[in-house]
Amino acid sequence: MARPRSFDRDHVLHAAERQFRTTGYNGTSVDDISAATGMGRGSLYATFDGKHGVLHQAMSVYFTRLAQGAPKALAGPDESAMERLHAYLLRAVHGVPLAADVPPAPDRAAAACFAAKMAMEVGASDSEVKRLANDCFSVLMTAVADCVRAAQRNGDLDPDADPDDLAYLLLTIVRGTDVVGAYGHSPARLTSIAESAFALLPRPRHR
Amino acid sequence: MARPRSFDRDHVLHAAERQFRTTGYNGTSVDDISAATGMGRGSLYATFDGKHGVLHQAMSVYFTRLAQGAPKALAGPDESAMERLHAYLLRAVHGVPLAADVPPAPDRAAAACFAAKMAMEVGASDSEVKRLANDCFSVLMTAVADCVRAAQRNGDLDPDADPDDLAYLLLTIVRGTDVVGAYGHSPARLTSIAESAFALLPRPRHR
DNA sequence: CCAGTTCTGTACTGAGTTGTCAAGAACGAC
DNA sequence: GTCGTTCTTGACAACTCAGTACAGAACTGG
Repeated sequence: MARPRSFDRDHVLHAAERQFRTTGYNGTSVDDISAATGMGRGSLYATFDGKHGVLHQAMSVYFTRLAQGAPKALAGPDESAMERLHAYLLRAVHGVPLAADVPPAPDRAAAACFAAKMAMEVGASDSEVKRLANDCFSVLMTAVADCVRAAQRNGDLDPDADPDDLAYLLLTIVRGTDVVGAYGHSPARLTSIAESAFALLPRPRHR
Repeated sequence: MARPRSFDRDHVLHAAERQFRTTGYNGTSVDDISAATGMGRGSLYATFDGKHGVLHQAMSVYFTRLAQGAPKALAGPDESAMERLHAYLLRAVHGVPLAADVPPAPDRAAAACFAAKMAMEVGASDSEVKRLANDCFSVLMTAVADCVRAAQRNGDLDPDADPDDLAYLLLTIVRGTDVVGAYGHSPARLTSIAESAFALLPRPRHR
């Protein structure tokens, strides 16, 4: 018995994420968010409690998307675990996160992991951002480590290697790819890096 | 026959760099820079042409420092090339750049490569920043690749591996370490990542 | 059709920011 | 000591921004 919302929450937060990605947190004003989302200032404040709130909630839905997409993309039969790891590394080149419904980024600089980018910019002064970014990292960690274990079970990776250590390293490489991509290096170069990383994964000792 | 400057240019730019590191480019006002450097607004504008100029010139001296320090830290006899690569990876954990006179960062978030951090934040909209960051990357690339070649000559690394590819990968890992560090992970964890990376470097085929 | 409730749009305020300007300070030449 | 040049300081005007307040719109139950 009241006026209904005229916007879709997730849609708005997604548009805000795009804006934050391209211009950074401190580089976007509330008016920018307003323009990007089509929401008026008043509604923004009433619904999300200002810039802080928009960022936190945008990161929260980003996390949810990751939490759904990452396991789906990296889980599967042991036989194809290596292929999935390979695909994950290559996908990082174009900055496409693991979630399916994320549109390709307009330019490479905005392609980096949203959580990582925000953590780099304001994580030091906003502990909530740091926490949310860490949650994103954890979700990916678990999915990648599980995939590594699957590859080990299938005899594609050295069973003596610590799967968690390997997963950490792989994620570090993926995050590093974001940075190198921000320098403006070509996708071909980034692909080459990803392939090198994949090639160096420890294979089982020659029987 | 005129009033002499009362400040040291490099000293000022170094203080500005520290400020940009901790609060980001868009997160620091000209007054912040003024307070951090001890220079008045007027002098800042007259000398550096505002925030843009301060950032560009601060990055420029950062580049100079890197261009001097990186070859020094990574060059040397072939016999100890592997040790130097190892040390380089471990040093990345604490975010200490290759230059000697850079003080240890106050917190890990500010420890990341200055050039990389600025490129991530404003590289998309400021091509000069992108260019300067790329120069920094190139200098490191050359130094690391040379060190890889030295290790190959000494028989510590697989001579069939492409030294440039390997150097790109190593730098990607170092940059990724910066990001993972920004999440708040412990130095122990970062050290573990660096050690894993070092352990995976391709050794020569068993003779 | 009306009343009640919730949402939306806009105008406003106070704080913070940028870039400029003019007056004064420090020095060397003469 | 005086003058000209260059640097420094502090103040100032224009602007932007975050956050708030209020009036009106949209909708539903009765």
